[in-house]
Amino acid sequence: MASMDALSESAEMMIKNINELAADDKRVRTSDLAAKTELKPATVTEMIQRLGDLGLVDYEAYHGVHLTKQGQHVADVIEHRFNILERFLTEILGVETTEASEVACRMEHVLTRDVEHKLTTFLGVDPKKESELFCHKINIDENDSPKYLPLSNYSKGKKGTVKLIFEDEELSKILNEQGIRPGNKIMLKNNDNNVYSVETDKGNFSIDRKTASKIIIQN
Amino acid sequence: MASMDALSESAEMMIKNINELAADDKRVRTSDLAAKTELKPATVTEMIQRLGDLGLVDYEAYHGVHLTKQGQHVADVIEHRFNILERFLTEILGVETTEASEVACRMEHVLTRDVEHKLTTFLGVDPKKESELFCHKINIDENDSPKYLPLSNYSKGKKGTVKLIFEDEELSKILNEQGIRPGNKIMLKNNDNNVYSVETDKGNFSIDRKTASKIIIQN
DNA sequence: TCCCTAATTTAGGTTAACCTAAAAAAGAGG
DNA sequence: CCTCTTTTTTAGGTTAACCTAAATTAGGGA
Repeated sequence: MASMDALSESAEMMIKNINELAADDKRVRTSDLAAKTELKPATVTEMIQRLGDLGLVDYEAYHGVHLTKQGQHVADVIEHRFNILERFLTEILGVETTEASEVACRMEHVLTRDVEHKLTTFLGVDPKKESELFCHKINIDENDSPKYLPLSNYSKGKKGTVKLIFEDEELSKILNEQGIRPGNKIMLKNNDNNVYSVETDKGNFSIDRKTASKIIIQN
Repeated sequence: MASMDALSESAEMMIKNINELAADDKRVRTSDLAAKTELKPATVTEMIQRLGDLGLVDYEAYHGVHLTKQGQHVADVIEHRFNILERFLTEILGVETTEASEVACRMEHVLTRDVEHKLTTFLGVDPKKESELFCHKINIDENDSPKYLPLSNYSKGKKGTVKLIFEDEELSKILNEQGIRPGNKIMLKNNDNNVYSVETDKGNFSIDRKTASKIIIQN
C-alpha cells in the first residue's frame, strides 16, 4: 500500500488523469492517457504498470486501467488539493485562471494534509458548490483554525480586526473611508447569498463576496 | 544562461544551499554542501559541475564554488519565495514553523513571478522587518485597475456591477429585493432631476440622489 | 621537501521518467 | 475466420539524480 506522500509528481499526475478520463466505471485506454498527458503511449504503459505494482490501479495488458480503491483515494485527495489551491490563487490572490490552474497543478503535489485542511478552513465553503438547501455553518475548530480569515469566510455575528485589504488602490480608499482599514474593528452582521453586511465604527454597509474574500480579518 | 524556470528542484536547492553557506565571498566547499544537503560528496561534485556549465556558479575543481551574478539572482528569488510562503503558512494559515518551513521549501520551486508578486502584496510588509505598523502600501494591479463610482456620478446608459452599498439595514433590504445588491449588474437608464432610473435583473426602479450616492458601482 | 591524511573527483552502477522503433495483440470488415 | 489496421507492448536508449568504491589532489607536519 503506497502511502500518499511517497508518490512522485508524475505518478500522481497519471492517477489524476486516469480519474479524469474514467467514465462510468469503464477502463481507461493507454492512447487516451497518452493524448491527455502528452506522453508517448510506451511511457504511459510503463507508468501504469508501475502503478499496478503499487496497487493503485488495476492494470490488464491491452485492456487499460481503472483505479483501485486506494488509487481512487489518491485521486480524490489530489483533486481536492487542486481545487482549494486554484480557489486560493484566483479568489484571494486574483491570479488569472489559466496561470492559477497551472500553478495549482504543480503545488497540489507538495501540500501536506495539515496545510490542505488549514487552507480549506481559510477558504470556507465554495459558493459554487454550496446548495441553497443546507445553510452551511462554517465549522471552525479552535485548534485547527487559522489566525486570519477572509471576511468572506467569517461567521455571522463574529467580530474581528481588519488585518489587511488586498485590492486595488481605489477600492481600498473607499473602504478606508468607511472604517474598513487595517487595525479597525469590524463585525459581520449578516451574510446572505453572497452579500456580506458589516458594521464598523463608521456605520453599516454591504459588499460582495469577491471583495469580502480580500479583506483579511484577525480573530 | 539558464532561465529561472528551467531549473530543476534539485538544482535550485543546491544554489540555495550554496548561498546559505557563502560567508564573505569565500568559496563554498563540497564537503560542507554535502553535509548541509545530506547528499554524498560525489553527488555534490556532479551537480555543481552542471551548475558551472549553466553559468550559475563559478566552479574550480578541488577549490569549491561561488555563485555567479546569475546564480546569486536565482538564490535571491528562491529565498524571497521561501520567505513569503513561510510567512503565509505561519501567519495566515497558522501552520507550525517546522511544517511550514518544509512545505515552503517544496513550494518555492513551483511559484511563478506573478503568484510571487501577488502573494507578496497580499502579505504586505513583514511587521518584523518594517517597524511602521500597519501602514501597508497596497500595490496596485497595473493592467486591470477597475473604476469605482457612486451611482450618483454615473453617466446615462452606463452599465456596471454593484460593488458595495453604504446603508442602514432597512434600505439595504429594500434595495436587495429590487436586485440592487453587491455582485449584481445594473444599468443607469436615466437621471433627471436628481431621480436615478436604473435597470436590474429584477426590473426598473427610480431612486433619489442621496441613495444613489451610497451605491458604489464598478465598471 | 616528502609523506600522510582528509577532501575531492572520477568511474561506474541504479532508478524513474522520458524517448523511438519494432513486435505483438485486438478488433473490425469482408 | 482471416486479413489488415490500429492499439498496445516490448526492447533498448538517454538523462538527471542519486549511490559506492577507487583514484587523485591539496595541504599540513616531521
